[in-house]
Amino acid sequence: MIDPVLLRENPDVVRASQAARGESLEAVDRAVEADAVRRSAIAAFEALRAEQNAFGKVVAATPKDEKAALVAQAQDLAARTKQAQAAQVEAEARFDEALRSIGNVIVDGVPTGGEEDYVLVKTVGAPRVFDFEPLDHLAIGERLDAIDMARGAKVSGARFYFLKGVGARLEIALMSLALDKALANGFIPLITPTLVRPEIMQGTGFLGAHSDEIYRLEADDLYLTGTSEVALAAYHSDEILDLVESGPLRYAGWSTCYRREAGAGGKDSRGIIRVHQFNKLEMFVYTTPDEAQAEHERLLGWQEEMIGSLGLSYRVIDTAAGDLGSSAARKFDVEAWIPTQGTYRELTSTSNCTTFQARRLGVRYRTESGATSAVATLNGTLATTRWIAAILETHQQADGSVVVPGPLRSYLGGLDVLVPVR
RNA sequence: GGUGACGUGUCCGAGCGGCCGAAGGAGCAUGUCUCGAAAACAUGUGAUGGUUUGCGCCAUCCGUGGGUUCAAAUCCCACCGUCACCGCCA
Repeated sequence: MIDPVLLRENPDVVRASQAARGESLEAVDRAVEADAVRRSAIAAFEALRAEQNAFGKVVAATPKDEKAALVAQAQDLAARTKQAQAAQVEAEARFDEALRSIGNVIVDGVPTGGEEDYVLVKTVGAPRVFDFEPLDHLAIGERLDAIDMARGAKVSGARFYFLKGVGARLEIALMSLALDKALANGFIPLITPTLVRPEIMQGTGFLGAHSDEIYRLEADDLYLTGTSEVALAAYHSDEILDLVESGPLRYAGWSTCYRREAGAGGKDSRGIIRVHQFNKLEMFVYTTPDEAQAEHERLLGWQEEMIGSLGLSYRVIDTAAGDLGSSAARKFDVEAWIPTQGTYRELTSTSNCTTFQARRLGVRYRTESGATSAVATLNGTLATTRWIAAILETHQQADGSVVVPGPLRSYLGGLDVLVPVR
């Protein structure tokens, strides 16, 4: 939810943001107007209510035998007040709806346009050149007896899989490496619920454009989360945080993630690139709005360090406004080179949601002057199951073995090469 | 799944349908005292929205949402949650 004060005082800033996203400018005008209607409705109701309150005191002070006449008068006033209140509730609802239809105001510098209009921030490391025909990650994984898609399909259907042996160990190693990285940077580990109530899903903004991506448990009216961001964002909902004295709150969420991949059709049907269930270590930060941009750079930095340390070549892109989720004001993706696809694929994503998400969830902090104000929230991936694909493909050898990147070895009991079993 | 008890401010904890944003404690802040601290004493100490140049004023909020009433923290209903016991259980 955008800041209503910004909308009222600087609607042009909001219009410019909507334009960059390729979204409705008319929504801004509607919201501005709804705000005016809302405020006059509030004033009208409150005037009546004040009158009613004052009258109530008179009634209370009147001797019992004289009350009847006054009560008759009060009934009329009560009816009018009730009507004005209904009008106010209606006006609030309209304004709220209009406000929610507007996406977060983008950060200055975010490229205008859609999915294709990203800006390449940098490219790090050259794609590996092979002197043999590289196998794709699933072929490698099968020879290592590390990935079993067939049995995944037998048990659960398409896009499900078993990670087995070194495959299972590799994922745990990756997650543990990421957790240690997070710990070293002051993050608090949090293993989150993966089933959440509807209002939490709504509040975190995931029931909007992506609602058909989400699994829902009808019998219990709960949703399976596609990322621990949902639980992490809602963790401090309706709380007032101390960020000024204690600094930013950084959480490292460890969870399994579930996605329906409804619109994916036949895309990435092979292997573990796009699956219904995977694990992820997610960074999530609550900080002050003026620190948000610097924190965003830090999150990106930690992601790059992780990917770089695993010997992957990658590039960083600054996502265009039209390709941002409604909550994000800016988003950077780090994409790693996938040799058999001849392209870069997203391994991490980090979003600066400024105060948008926090405003909807009621997460505030105490400013130096003692007032309360919406916090800024940021999130970013630090490891996911998908990384295994990039690692296997990048570090494969002609004989089908895979060299384990240095940082992962201690998490694999010193294992430095994964050897094929067939 | 069943039965029972309960949900009030940062915390504990009172609260007759009207004078209750809410007693009393604790905590916290400031001041007096002190060389300094502790103690003691005094004062202050919620959020949201509207309005105002400003001081301020007004409205709303006692788990959530409805209802009854001129008037609800207080009465009624539903839901959510917590605790206890019983049952069941990977």
